[in-house]
Amino acid sequence: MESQTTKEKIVREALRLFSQNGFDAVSVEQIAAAVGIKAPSLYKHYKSKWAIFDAIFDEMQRRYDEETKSMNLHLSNAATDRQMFAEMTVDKLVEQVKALVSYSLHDELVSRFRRLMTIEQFRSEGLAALYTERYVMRMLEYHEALFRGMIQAGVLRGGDPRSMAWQYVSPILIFLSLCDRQPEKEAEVLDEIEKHIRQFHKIYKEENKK
Amino acid sequence: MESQTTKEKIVREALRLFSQNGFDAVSVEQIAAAVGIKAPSLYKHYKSKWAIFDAIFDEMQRRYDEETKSMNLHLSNAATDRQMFAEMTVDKLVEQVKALVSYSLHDELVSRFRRLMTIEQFRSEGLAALYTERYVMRMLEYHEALFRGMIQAGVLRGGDPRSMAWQYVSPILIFLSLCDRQPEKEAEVLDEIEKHIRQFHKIYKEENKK
DNA sequence: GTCTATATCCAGATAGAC
DNA sequence: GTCTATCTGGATATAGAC
Repeated sequence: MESQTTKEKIVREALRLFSQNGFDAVSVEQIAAAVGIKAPSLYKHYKSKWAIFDAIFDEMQRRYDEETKSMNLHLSNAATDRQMFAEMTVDKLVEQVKALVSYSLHDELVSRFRRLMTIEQFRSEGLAALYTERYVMRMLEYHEALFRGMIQAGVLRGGDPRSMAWQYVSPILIFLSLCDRQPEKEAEVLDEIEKHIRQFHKIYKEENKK
Repeated sequence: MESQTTKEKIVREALRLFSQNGFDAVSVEQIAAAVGIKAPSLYKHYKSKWAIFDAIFDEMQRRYDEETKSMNLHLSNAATDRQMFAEMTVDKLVEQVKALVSYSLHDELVSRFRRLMTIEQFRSEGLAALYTERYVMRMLEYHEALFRGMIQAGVLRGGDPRSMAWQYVSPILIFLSLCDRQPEKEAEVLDEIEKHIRQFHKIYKEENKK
């Protein structure tokens, strides 16, 4: 792991600070101090405070595109491999969600950026659309495709995969936002989420068909 | 309808402005201009900008307490009147949600205050707890009690009422936050929500018991 | 690329006349 | 209760030496 350049440190520390109280509440001097330089030095790396904000978004967009690529790869592989859907048990779903939630909550950049987006989402229509795309629609559509495959594979009983995806995904999203706000509740609500997934699976698994 | 005092107008306009980009992005001069006075005059009504912020919360707390009182009244009446649970059909649920969502989205104070809370929720543990209580737990617990009553009345099949409440309530909360961000999507997502409720009811109604 | 010194601006808030 | 004039502090950003 090579060490960070000053330019990278600025983005990292700015994200950390912005994700607490938002863009306006943080001064360039605070960012510079966190990096270990004086405010004017910072302007050799970025031409304005807003340029730092933009750089955060550029960096997170790069990561997002990578993840999306591998997610699409995963699903389209699964689509040609019915066996993968057939083997998607409730334990695998629980495991998948725990991995996702754990990553989302504890990855420094991911969780801080989500908080920043939550704070700044109303500033422009572009930010609003970005939020919906990244934190709602992507997860919804991924699970819609997953459940459609599971229905076709005979693992889940028939139904509207989109409504099923809403019912499955929404509690997880609410859980994430709850932990962003109150990290001390993580264990408590994680327990509720496992119950949710098992309840969801119990309700929709093929054996319960009427 | 009596006209507003200047003091009330300040709270109202401050909430409108704060709910766009947050507390820091709004100047006292902007608030004063919206009210139709100069900034220094405003200090005859509130001793600081933060005092205006606090006044918003006091006013909304008052309304919240009133609503909670009538909600509790409603539920405890229902508890002694099994008939009310028995008559809770899917159409009544749809109607109830449409009324709630419509009110939450279009009531000026309610929707603006929710946006403000969304922006400012990370500023203190108190605000975080307030957000969770008002926008998550109250609705969850109300529906948990509702579903428990419906199960006992034989309208819904047995199951964990809390998990059921999470599955029912979360998509509605996600929908609200989506419309706060992108009001133009209201019709589109309202449609998904009705599908969600009908799907939920179909899955849980007593006749589908295996 | 970092620093000190500084320009410039605008915010929150006060004083005091009317 | 409203105004004009003003204070004071802190913010973004620049100039220019090292």
